[in-house]
Amino acid sequence: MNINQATDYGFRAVLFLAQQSQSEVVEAQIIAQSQVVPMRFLLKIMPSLIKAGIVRSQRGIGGGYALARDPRDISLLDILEAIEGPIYLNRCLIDEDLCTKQGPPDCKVHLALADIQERLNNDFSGYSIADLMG
Amino acid sequence: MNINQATDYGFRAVLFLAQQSQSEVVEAQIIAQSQVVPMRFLLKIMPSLIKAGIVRSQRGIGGGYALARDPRDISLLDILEAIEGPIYLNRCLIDEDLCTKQGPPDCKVHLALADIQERLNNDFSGYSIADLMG
DNA sequence: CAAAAAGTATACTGGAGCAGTAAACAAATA
DNA sequence: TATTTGTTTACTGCTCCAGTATACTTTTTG
Repeated sequence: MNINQATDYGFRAVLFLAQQSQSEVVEAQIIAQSQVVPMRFLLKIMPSLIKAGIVRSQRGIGGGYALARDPRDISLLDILEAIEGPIYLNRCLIDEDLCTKQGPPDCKVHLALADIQERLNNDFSGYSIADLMG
Repeated sequence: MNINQATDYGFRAVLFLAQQSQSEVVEAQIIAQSQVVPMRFLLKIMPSLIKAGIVRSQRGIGGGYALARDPRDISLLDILEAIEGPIYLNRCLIDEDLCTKQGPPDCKVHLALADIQERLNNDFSGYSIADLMG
């Protein structure tokens, strides 16, 4: 029951970009060194953030990464989902056929887990990158 | 980001025991068949629930399992922790030395994750087995 | 006391995901 | 055109997951 390391690195990388002067691209190496993230590993994570529209990139000399939108519009859930996909507390919440009780309303466990999962999603989406910049 | 299958089976097994007549032991095979849990797998899970004081067992002919305490005093968190250990959203919440920022108050990511983790724990402990019996 | 019926403990297995590394590739700039 | 940057794909060692197998202990019953 945890986030994976890539997601943690993603949080820190995006927060770091948010703290740079607006729309200035920062080299991967600068991000990696300042956040103590293995450079190669960071490079593998960034494309997921780009596809999600959270970060933009620039290639070639003087290239790097910058935020693609306002830090107030980037939640921790956005980053988490970009990197490790949506939260599913239990496989029966992905595919109801996997529920031995054929899902709600009979399966009370299913209902409880669905509720907890929704709260968890709300908790992650309740934090924006801007909230962490103070 | 999910509970493991053993924990899900644990939820269902304990709920099933709670629905039996009080303090009557039920064979593992009955539990396994009714909850569609592989018998051998269930047998491996049960000792964790016993060590946590949630379930008691009886060996020999006519043996089986029964609840060890009131369903109102068994939360989903109790079962989850018995089977897969405590929830740690991130490794930096286990050992602050693993936080690249040496933990709070400097590391805002750390603080946010600690808050979300606490809410998640509360959400799981907010459901008792009795709540699921209705 | 012996046999059978339960649960207990330990170890194994195939598969998947995690964390990180490596190498070839593509684009942008000087 | 050479260099610098990011992109893509594949690989590796490791751990955990889900489930299975085997040998063992306890308890009851005949």
